[in-house]
Amino acid sequence: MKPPVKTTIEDVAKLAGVSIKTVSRVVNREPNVRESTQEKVDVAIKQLNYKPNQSARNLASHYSHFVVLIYDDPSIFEIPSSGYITRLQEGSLRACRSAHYELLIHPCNYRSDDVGAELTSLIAQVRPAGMIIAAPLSNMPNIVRTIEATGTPFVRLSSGSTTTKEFSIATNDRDICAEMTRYLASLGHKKIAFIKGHDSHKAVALRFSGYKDGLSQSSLPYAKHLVMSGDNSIGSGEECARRLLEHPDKPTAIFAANDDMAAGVLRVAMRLGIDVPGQLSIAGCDDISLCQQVYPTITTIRPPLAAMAERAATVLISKTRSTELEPGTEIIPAVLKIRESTGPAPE
Amino acid sequence: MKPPVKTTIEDVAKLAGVSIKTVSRVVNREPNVRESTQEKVDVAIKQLNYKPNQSARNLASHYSHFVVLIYDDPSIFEIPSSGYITRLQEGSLRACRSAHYELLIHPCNYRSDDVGAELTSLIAQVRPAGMIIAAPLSNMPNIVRTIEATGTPFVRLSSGSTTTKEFSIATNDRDICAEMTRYLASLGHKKIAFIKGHDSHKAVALRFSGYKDGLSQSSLPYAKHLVMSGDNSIGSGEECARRLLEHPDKPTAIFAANDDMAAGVLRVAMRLGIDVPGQLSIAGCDDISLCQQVYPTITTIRPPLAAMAERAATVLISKTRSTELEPGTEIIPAVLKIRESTGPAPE
DNA sequence: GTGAAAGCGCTAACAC
DNA sequence: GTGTTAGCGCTTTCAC
Repeated sequence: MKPPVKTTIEDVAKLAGVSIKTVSRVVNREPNVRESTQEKVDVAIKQLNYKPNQSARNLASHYSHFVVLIYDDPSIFEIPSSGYITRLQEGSLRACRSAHYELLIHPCNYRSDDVGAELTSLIAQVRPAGMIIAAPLSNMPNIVRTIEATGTPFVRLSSGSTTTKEFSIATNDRDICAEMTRYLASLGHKKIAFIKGHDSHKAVALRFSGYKDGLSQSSLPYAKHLVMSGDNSIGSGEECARRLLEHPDKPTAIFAANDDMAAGVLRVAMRLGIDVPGQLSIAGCDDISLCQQVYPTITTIRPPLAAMAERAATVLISKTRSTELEPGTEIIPAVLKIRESTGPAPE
Repeated sequence: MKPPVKTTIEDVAKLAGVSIKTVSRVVNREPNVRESTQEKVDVAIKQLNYKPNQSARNLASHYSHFVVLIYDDPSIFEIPSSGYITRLQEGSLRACRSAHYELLIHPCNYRSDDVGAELTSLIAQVRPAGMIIAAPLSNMPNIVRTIEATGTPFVRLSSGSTTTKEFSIATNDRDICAEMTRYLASLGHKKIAFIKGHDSHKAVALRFSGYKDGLSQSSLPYAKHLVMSGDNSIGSGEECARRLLEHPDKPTAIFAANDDMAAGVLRVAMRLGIDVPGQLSIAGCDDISLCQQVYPTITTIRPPLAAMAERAATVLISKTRSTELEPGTEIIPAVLKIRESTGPAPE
């Protein structure tokens, strides 16, 4: 591959009749450039269609215009339906685009022994301006520490609020689940069941807490037989639903810790000929695309994934070269998506 | 951001007692290095945990270790359900990972005036080792020409086979649709309807041709009243299904040009109380995740998106620095996914 | 405000 | 086989 003929900073300097350093100043919007000089240079840049070579820039400045988004690898294959990754990318890309940064995606398998080596290597080679760490990676100390040790600015994206020394962005998992529960209660439901998810994900515990918060805020008793444990899959949602609906004191509403399980509940209801939401209300969490594709459409909680990622990228980009990120957690609230699967409790 | 202390090629050279050029040779697996020297260097590299700085490498060699995947921007937002992008990324990442390349994703809006400028700028700044152009961008001459003009190696991914001067990877859209039609015919269906999609996508025409091929290969007549035109949406699928099923000579099988429309058909069938597949068989195309999430699961055609992208990335990576890509189209066949929505024709 | 010189860490071209 | 010497195109430092 031959090096395509490219215009360099020198060409611009020559045309504008200034030194390359001045061009560099203009390109980087540094202070101390007379306005008239600035204009001359800008004209030359436009005329030659000059684009600074990133590699040269990185090499000289020890800092690149790349933001890296890392996330758990298998998720992309196992639950392509969820759109989780897609939404994170959407937000990251939005921020990158407007700041003329590029996004590099790097799924990694945290179960593998050498994630650490892989990440250090990535960082050494690319020298990203910053890294966005998506959940569940963001909750793994070894991963976070590894990145921290390289000195690369990073932002953790996590579903629950977490108290740490780093800057992170979270959503109000617990509160919004309480809100969903209160919403169901407000529809007249007295027996609201909850299907817990797999313990591995931190959000799960928070969601269950939110459910309990919501019950007590609605002055509803917590009943053990109305709580089941699934494993986040549709199948487990079906299983739990079947057991809940067989119980003599069966619920009039089922709130599942994720949408896949909610979809499982819906499937069982359909098969048993139970009218949704007439006889049974169903709510989920995550707002996967399926929610809008099934009939009835599923009421759920939409986490602000794109917004979180966008904010993360924006922060990283703006903080580059300047001060460190202040510790703390920024919360971006999730929203209830009321759809067809929830309605007034049956008489 | 301070430059983290990094080990450079010089450190390695010093430790191994050789010149930096020799280290460079070892790192790049160039020939003409004595095995003993090689080992010495490898040991030093390992010991110092040396990682070559990509920026320096790029700058000196005019070529980077980045592969760029470009695709139509809105697709990521409008149809997150399809998993189209996700699958392309999955394949690209697989190839990149094994070759120690990184993947940069760059959705672009082809409707905007300055896609061209955007792409040239991207290329000038990043100097990708290669670019993978996903459909529908891959079918837009202005985009392809722009990239070609920069001299960047690229591979077009397209759904239909296309005769062009460049190297591209396609799938057998037409043939596989014929196969699906023959499959339906083999189940005893005599009246197989087809719902066409939106004309904008090239694949659409090919799929319709495949349907007609399949009919004639099965010695079935082509009937105009069994063909409807949708716009790729669920809604249009419902609309078309309703009209098809109201017709006095209604079909016993409906084959839709994409899964969204097939899902629409399924919805109408459910509402009308038509048993699927007992009274009506339904088939789609694309294998979006919804196909496995609805009941009954939908028979469809799965395009080998990940495989196509993986192959594209592999080709780009291997061809870097060497010969040009030979013109031609490589076909990776799609596969029929027979699921629950298709069955023997009713008596 | 502006410029000259010295690298950033690597590879290319050529010597030996 | 191996080393030497120039750069790649930019930023940094410091002088003016």
